[in-house]
Amino acid sequence: MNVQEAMQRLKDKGYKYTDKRQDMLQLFSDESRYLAAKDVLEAMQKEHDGMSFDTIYRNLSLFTDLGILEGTELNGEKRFRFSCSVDEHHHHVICLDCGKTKHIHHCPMDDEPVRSSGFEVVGHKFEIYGYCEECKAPAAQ
Amino acid sequence: MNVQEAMQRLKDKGYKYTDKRQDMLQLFSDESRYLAAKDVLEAMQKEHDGMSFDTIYRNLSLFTDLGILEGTELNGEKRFRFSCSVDEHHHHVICLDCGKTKHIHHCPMDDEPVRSSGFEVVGHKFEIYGYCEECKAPAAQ
DNA sequence: ATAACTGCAAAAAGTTTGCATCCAT
DNA sequence: ATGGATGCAAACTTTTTGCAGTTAT
Repeated sequence: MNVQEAMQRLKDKGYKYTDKRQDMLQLFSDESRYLAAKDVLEAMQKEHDGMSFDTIYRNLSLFTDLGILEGTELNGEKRFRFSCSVDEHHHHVICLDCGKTKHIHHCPMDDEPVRSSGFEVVGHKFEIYGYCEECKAPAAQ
Repeated sequence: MNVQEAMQRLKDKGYKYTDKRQDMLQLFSDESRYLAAKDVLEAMQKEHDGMSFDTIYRNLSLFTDLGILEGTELNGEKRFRFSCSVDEHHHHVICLDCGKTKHIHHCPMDDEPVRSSGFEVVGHKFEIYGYCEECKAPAAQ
């Protein structure tokens, strides 16, 4: 997923392509990591003066519905990143400090114990939390 | 983990063993599934009249700190169940309807891609969401 | 022109906290 | 008696929503 594709998807669905949406998409493109709503607001307010949480949340929600962003939840707050799950099934190692991710190309979902659990599986989360090499030393939790 | 063990752990640490705590522990023992704070409050108010969220939250937090309960987060709300991770490392299939769980005895954490990610790993979440056999038919999302 | 977008203000849901009182030890 | 436990009320955080005005198509 990139800004071009995202823009096209918005247009195709009849949604408008505003400056703020473009800048939000560009932000997620530049920062390929999980951002919280407040991170997005902070970054956006540098360019757009009256920028409010409402718009951030509404667009995060729209983008997620359209498959442009993918979300997760950490410590009670939702975080989003440019969608990359579409390309190939994988999971993330996520830095608890900056939200940076690395991919894990292994899916434990195919295993026998899962299939035989009797549950109708609708989703799953395989996420590993830690500190990336940059955040390891200084922050260390 | 069971009510006896939990009680002992409280005493060892100098915490008091109150009726409400006993009943909370008993609830988690009876219902071996993930409960939200509001589930606990609802159940507790049948026995204890003025029972408030404050006490529920304070005790959920204390029990978790002491390793009596383990928590997860689903749709923006925290859920807890009697701790079972201590016995042996495993993960859960969780029913999105009732919170019932089944264990998955497979840990994808040992895999090479994880070890070589360069992250200092401090935790992970491998959870599978779905509907258990009882909740499958009636609710179906 | 019109349907979507936005900011404002208010509300909502879940959780936490200060304080005075109460109770287990 | 003493320090932990509790209820009350209020605050807090994150997210959502109604409304009226604005903007992209």
